[in-house]
Amino acid sequence: MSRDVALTREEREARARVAGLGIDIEAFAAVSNVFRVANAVRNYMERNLLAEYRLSFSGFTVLWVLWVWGPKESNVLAEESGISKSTLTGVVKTLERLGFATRRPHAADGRRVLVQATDEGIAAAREIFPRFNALEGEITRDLSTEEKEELARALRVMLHTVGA
Amino acid sequence: MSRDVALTREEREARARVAGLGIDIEAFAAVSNVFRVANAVRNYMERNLLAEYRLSFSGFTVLWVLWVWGPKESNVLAEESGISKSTLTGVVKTLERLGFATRRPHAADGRRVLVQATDEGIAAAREIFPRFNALEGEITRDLSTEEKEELARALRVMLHTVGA
DNA sequence: TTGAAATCGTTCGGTCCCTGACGATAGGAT
DNA sequence: ATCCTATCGTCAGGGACCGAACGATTTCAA
Repeated sequence: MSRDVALTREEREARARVAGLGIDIEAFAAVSNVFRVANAVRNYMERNLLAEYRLSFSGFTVLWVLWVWGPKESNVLAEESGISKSTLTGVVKTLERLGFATRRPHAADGRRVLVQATDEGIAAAREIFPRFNALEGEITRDLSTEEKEELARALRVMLHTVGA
Repeated sequence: MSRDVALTREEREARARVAGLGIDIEAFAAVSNVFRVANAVRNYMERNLLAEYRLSFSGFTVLWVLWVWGPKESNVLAEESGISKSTLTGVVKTLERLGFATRRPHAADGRRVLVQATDEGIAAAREIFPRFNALEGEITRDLSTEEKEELARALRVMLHTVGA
């Protein structure tokens, strides 16, 4: 079942160096490749799609959350976007500058702020997301449907283990 | 074979919202989970291990490269570490401040700089890496050896496709 | 009712990270 | 010998990113 895919040069060399140190090679390979792919794909998306809209990866993530779930308290928005509250403050500022989002005080609770996508923000998200997904398709084109599902499933297991 | 792992709440809700938009769900699930895991694990490592040495994730990556491959030109070091040349300048500065690395002019070429781990840097790397690997093992403990290999293989295929 | 504790979003200080521009050095061509 | 071009590492500028500290507001208990 397992098709033959060569280790990357980095992997081959790294393995040679840590041989005999009692290292868990399978865990090492799995985790380090997650980082490699995340990095590569993030850069790929920013360069080939997001730059066109002057959006960072995080900016797009936040906009996507806003589009899909509607207005959100900063609190929750940060959590859903996988960044800290303080980072979100900056990202939302950028989104405001781009005209993609606005801030609105909470009606009942003076401490809270509701962040909301503008019409332009919605339009941008609606335009970007299918293109983003098309690139996701390209990036995974050499994996079968079943392999993609297995990949997602394995990652979900790790997510569960690490408690995220 | 495929054990039952529930979709995350985010995944369930997101799918509901994009249903009927002609979205490639498998590619979406695979790629977005790569980001989720990378983020979660990065934070996990920084908090539970790297902070103890005042190292960022990138700082550790660079130190690891230096440990495994020996002195490197900035050029190559940046490439191997997955960051840009200019970012490397900053990271190496931090490493120098921590006493983990030094800069040395190239004997023959006045433009080049050789970056090298100090003895303390080597000692730190030697101490950190097995602990790092142990955490990698914990994070993937609910995956069988075969599943870890399949995961790494699928990621390698993506890496190849995206040309990294 | 009023004071203490919890919670909210922001700010601050520091690092990371990128692109683009730069000065310095190297190497090839005439 | 001297340009022209390529390549090197660094800096500047701007955004992303975090934890900690902060003021404002709310909530709860006495």
